[in-house]
Amino acid sequence: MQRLEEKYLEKGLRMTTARRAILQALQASDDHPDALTLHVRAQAIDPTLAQATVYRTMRLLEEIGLVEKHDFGNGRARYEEAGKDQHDHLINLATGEILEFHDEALEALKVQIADRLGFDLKDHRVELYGVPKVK
Amino acid sequence: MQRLEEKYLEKGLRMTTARRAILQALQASDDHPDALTLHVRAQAIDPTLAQATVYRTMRLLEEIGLVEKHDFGNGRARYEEAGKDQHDHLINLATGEILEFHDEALEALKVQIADRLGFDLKDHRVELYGVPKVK
DNA sequence: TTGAGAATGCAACTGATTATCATTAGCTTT
DNA sequence: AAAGCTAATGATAATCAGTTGCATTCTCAA
Repeated sequence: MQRLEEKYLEKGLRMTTARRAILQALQASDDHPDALTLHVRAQAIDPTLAQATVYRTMRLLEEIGLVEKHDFGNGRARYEEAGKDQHDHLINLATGEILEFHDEALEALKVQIADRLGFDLKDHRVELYGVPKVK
Repeated sequence: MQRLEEKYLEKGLRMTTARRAILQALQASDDHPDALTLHVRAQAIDPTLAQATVYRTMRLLEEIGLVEKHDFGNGRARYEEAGKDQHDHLINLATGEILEFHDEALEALKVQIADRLGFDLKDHRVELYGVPKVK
């Protein structure tokens, strides 16, 4: 329930009204909101919250590893809580909706390919863009 | 040698000094230049070339399918000649260098995963970020 | 060679994100 | 609980990649 807020406190950082509102808004989101969307949602909790603070806080949260930042190519960065599970994304081109999926074979293949090229895999990005099958 | 320029002409579009310079600069590039880099390179051929024209032309070239636009997450779009071969990218985090690789199993897996989720794969992005193995 | 329409250069303008800075608010110490 | 130090905030200006408006220049077909 309060997982995110607890994790945040464990980092020993100052808890403020603004950050609590953002963390709560983020926790309540099951999609991949961008900074502006998050601003709107968090303002429902703290109406005085400024955009600049959202941007600053998201950067902080990313730095301390609490959130993951994605760029699905629409110009705006999108966020999601980090470490919930390991997954990649499939973007529905017809609706813009983002689906998460996990595939063991794919995970293994990524590591294997990087290794073959002489690299230790540090990060990766797999995004599939598709349209619903008509069948 | 003139492949790109020829392909461009086949599209029946107007050939101008600016576009010729950009196409030549692109052809001579074996990396993944961004618009600003391309501007510098093309200015060596046409010193009066403006940035706006590079942006406009890259958009055009992408639309007609002559170049592929990538976003490796540094804020600037990067370009490469399209259709040379099918490949994905591995970014060397230590140097920023971009390697290209091709893996049949990976290609097949992408299609398979999208299919399993009920989608026809239209596009995809696989980027591996790694550091050289010390071994 | 000429003229219509497309392309260009320049500069102003976006839209997302970051920096500045004066003010406010957490947290620690008394 | 009050005080003080410092980090965080809000408001706004600045930045950065990319786009657009517009007057001028250039392509290319007739």
